[in-house]
Amino acid sequence: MRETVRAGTAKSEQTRALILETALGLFRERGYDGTTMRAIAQRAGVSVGNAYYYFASKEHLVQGFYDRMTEEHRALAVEQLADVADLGERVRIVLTTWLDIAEPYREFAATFFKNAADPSSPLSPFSAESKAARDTAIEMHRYVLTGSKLRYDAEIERLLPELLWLHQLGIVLYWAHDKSPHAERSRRLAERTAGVVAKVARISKYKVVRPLVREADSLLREFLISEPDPGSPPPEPARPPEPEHPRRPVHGPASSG
Amino acid sequence: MRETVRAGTAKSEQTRALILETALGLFRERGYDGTTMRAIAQRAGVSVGNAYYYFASKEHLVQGFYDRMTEEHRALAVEQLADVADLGERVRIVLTTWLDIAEPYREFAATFFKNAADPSSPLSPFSAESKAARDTAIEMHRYVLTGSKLRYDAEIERLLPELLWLHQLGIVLYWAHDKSPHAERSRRLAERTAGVVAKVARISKYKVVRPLVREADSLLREFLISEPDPGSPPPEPARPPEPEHPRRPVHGPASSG
DNA sequence: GCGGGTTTTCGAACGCGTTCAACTCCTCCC
DNA sequence: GGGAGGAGTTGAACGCGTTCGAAAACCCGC
Repeated sequence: MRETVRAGTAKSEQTRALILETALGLFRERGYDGTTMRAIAQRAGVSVGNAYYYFASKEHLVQGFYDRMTEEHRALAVEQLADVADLGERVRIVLTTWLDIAEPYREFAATFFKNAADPSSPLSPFSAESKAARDTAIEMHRYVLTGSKLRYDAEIERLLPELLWLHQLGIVLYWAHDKSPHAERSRRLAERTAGVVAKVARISKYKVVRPLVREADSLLREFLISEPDPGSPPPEPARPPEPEHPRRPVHGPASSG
Repeated sequence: MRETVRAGTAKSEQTRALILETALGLFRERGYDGTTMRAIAQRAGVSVGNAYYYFASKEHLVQGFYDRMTEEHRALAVEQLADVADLGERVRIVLTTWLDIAEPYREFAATFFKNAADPSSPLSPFSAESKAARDTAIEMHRYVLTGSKLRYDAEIERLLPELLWLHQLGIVLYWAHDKSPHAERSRRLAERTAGVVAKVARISKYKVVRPLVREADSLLREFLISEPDPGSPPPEPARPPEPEHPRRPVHGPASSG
């Protein structure tokens, strides 16, 4: 049996990577719907069945794309965030770099985010499978905040990363619907809402707003993070664990991360 | 040629209705994915081709469901809103009545909202095709506001209906992902956020929050309403017009409205 | 009734994502 | 080196949404 889980056998990992690369290439060339599993298999020189041995569905192939894009975005954003202290500006940078990275995949990504909106899809940003990617994204927003010169108290600081992440989701959603050239409208939306975010953070310390902040924090804890704090036990612990790959296991580990 | 568009011929309209009713019944029984076009056609006693003569796709059949649900919701909400003056309570009622109405269609509706999230889908809440439904929903939220005893100034009053509508979209999105029994979590979320909405409306008149309200209003005008003001013409007029029903026209009008 | 055009209906066929039983290949122990 | 058993691979087959050419039904002026 051995602990071959680490990187799979060399052969296995190679085939898996080959299929993924081929798929991403075709996605770029022909879009998501324009790319058939048969075409992927043919260009990769394998059988369709083999593709399904490594990827449970066509959607799962797309996870590879998503991971890659996320990593590219992180790198570019971190680079541009250096020496920028203003919170609004930092938020703006995170959002616009994302739009830059995503631009070449515009049409494809739109289809992708459609599928991601399916609650039952593993690509959904709220799904268990996406937890790693989600945490990464939230962590990134935490980084945006800690690098800012703006001071705010612990309460809102705890709240903001998740809030910023939700904000980004909103922008992405808008972008997916945006048909303006170069996604100008989305860019403008990102820039303006980035300013609003900073304004909200600034205002949040005023007394009239305080209860609202506390309430928002509590809401996010309960409904977004949903690791219930010890004391309010989860009402339904016995949920079946969503077999991701029902028939046979995928042997190689995730391609990224 | 004649102006038969009004209600189609009696026969035609009858067939269309038959197919739609059959489809909705099957959707309820077996869910969206569990219902095949062949099954719909068979139970309705027509051919698959005939179903496609009246409905351009399986998705289009679902529009009928959506219209009906919206109308049911409106009726129930208006009924329960009578004699309720508190804004938070009124918002809560609108949201929970929606959850009540949607409950029987839980599994089906989730798949439905997946498709609705597709930017290119006519079911998208932001699409041109959905404008009527969208306006109706926003109008309903305006009604929620005017019936409330809470006083707020013109600025926020103009803003709130759209904001409430977005709020509802958020709840629906959460609900689509919610797997808790009877959608309890969504219910709780609706109840709590309803309170937050009222709180926000109450706070909005304070001086520190004022600029934020103005900014939010401006944002909604620009990015949500999005009738581009004359002067900035649509930059890419030559996009192929997305033939909704490429082969032949649908003769009957929409089933509702 | 009759001929024409239009509207409505049909069902075989297409291409798709996905599944499955069968096969080959590899590895490792005796 | 033999063979047992898992890992890797195959391609035909399934059921689906959708399309299409053609036929039937209908309508209406003659």
